[in-house]
Amino acid sequence: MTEASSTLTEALPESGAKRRQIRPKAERRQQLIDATIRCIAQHGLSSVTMQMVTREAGLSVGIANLHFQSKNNLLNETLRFVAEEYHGGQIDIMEGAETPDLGDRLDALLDFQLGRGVTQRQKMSVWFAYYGEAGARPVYQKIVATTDRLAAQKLERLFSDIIEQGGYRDADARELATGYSALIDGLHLGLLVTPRELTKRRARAVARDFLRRAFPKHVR
Amino acid sequence: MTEASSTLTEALPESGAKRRQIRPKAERRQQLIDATIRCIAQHGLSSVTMQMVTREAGLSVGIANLHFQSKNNLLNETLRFVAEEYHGGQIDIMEGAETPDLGDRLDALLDFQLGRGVTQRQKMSVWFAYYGEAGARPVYQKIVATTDRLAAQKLERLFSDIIEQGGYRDADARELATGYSALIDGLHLGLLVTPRELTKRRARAVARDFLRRAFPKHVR
DNA sequence: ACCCAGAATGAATGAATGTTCATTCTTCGT
DNA sequence: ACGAAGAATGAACATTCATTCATTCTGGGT
Repeated sequence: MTEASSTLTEALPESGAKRRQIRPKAERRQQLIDATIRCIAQHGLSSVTMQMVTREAGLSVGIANLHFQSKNNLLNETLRFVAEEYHGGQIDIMEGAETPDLGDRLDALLDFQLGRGVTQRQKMSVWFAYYGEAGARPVYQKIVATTDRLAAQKLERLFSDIIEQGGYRDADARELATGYSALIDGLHLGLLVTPRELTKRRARAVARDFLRRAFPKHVR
Repeated sequence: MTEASSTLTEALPESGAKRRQIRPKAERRQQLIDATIRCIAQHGLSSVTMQMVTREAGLSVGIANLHFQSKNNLLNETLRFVAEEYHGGQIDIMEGAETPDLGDRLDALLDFQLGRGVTQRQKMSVWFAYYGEAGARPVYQKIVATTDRLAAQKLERLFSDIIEQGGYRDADARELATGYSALIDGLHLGLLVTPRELTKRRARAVARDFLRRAFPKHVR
């Protein structure tokens, strides 16, 4: 409970106790970002208010402006956190020193992208909430673009290695990487908007099918 | 200029003239929906205000509430319009009585989904603006789900016909349809958020590549 | 030519929200 | 034990926005 990492499950009623606590800046920042993620997932980006976020975090409104200066800044930092977490996770897997077999690495990547539990759904909500506004807000585009480009390069490199290893004909790494990324994004969207139609299980199968058609020797 | 269909390019300064005009209800509604689309594309869903929309439409604020009762309702109807236009267009092509060759029909579908000019970009913005909020607003899910399901069925049917005609092995129409839809959504997202990285040309190539791998005899 | 149903207007209203800051409280070094 | 640095609080303020409605205006029917 004292760790600074994101738990996304707190906001307990604090059992009546209201004793004011002083904590380091980094911890409060993370606490507020986590609360923001929960609020966006539950109420939608456009409905999020500072009162809502700080109540969710179990803190006062003043503290948010103390650590983030403004609501806009808090939202920007929240997006940055989610983007880095998601892309960072992918990159770790793709570099994957601990997984020498390239097929296994694809599996691990797919697991990361379409696996996980409820938490993942919250992150997805945040992801697309910002995407929805990105067309009108260059700031968001910039925040995502940085990490996004790096992840895209790593994926292209992984595909490139696989193509070479498998001796696949008619396979362009760049094109396939773009397609696979888009497919994953689209599946996330489906899981979010029409969870009834698209189960996580089926989303996995679809993504795996894409990989199987491209790299039949590596994906079963 | 008198047609009721969406132009999305009006909002002229009206050349100084401010004469009040009385027009039928349906026309005003469309005028306001078009203005809403432009506003969402330019400023983002969360920044749209009634003043903004009505100014863009060259009308007064009262008129919006007269025809739509509330801002929420206006936003709902705008989503419904965009959803029906997009899905309707797809469905028309897929039923495609005037295009007997199934390969050509695939081409036409792809052209519709990734073609068009600036207008299309505005629609995309709107599309994802709502998707971003859909996780928190069942209303949006419901509006989209209706037309979405129908389009999905038609696509599955088209793929099914193609599979039969081509005698493709290891091809599941349902799975491929889900994958193709997700891919297109993901490409739209890429075009919207990182237009620098993903050109429309490349998006087309990626989508075509997907179809070519699935239906090599039909797509060149 | 005239009238009136109802379309259109926009100033006024009240509710909601981001931000500020005077004040209170906690902790840590001495 | 004590005091100061600064973390935390939340009532107050200013602004923005959706909604209302008294009033004005338009155009078709008689």
